[in-house]
Amino acid sequence: MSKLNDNTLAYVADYFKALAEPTRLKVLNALQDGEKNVGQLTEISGCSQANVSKHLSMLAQYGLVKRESRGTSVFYSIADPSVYKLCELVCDQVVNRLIQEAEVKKLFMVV
Amino acid sequence: MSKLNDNTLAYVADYFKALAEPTRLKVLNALQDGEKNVGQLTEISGCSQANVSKHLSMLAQYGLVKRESRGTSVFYSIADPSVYKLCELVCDQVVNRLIQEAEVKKLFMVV
DNA sequence: TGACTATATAACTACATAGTAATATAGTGT
DNA sequence: ACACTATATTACTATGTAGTTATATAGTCA
Repeated sequence: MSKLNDNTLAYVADYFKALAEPTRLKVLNALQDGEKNVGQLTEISGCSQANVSKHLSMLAQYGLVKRESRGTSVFYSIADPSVYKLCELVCDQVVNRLIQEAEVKKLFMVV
Repeated sequence: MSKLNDNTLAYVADYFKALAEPTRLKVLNALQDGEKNVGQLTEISGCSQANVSKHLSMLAQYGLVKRESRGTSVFYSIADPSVYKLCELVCDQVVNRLIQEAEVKKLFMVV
């Protein structure tokens, strides 16, 4: 990482930016067990179709999902499953932190 | 990851958001070989002191760095080194993608 | 062709934040 | 107390984007 120039750094930041939104994480999560079309993802995410479509095009632009249209549907799938490793790592961090904070809170709430 | 509720999902997204900015990545990178104070990080990042200070407080808020003031200086250090695993994973993805794109470009540019 | 369905896009509002310049705060040494 | 240094904060501008509504585009079938 220390050898990264500013340009590559910007790419990496963009990749993280693609993951920095709850709805997009939900979509990626939904794709974990295989491709889904926009309609399905709209239902799962609970957002409007237009909104999901925008999120999907952003995910595709940053290279996180692949797009394939078949018939009147467009199917999206994970471009590289290693993205889930990222999410797991972050989940661990976040969960650990939430536990820690809960413990700190407990300390101050004793009686 | 599939068991995450919306609240935790938001935390994870926030964690990624902390990483979704080139200057903050640069700062984290600079902290890889140990703690540094704000002045040092200002110089390394090439940003204004105010700007670096804001980025640092964001990183601290999301739990990526620890803050310790000694004398008139404030030293920041990495809260959990596993953040570098994340960066490596993303770097790999990004580099692979750039290589792929370069190859595609080559295909179209053959004489 | 025309009706129907699925997806994408455009125009818009609201909000978050990166960056700047100026100022406030806090610790140190005189 | 005062000057000095390091860091944080405030007020501001500019930009990006999440979400909405309405509309456009494209494929399918009668």
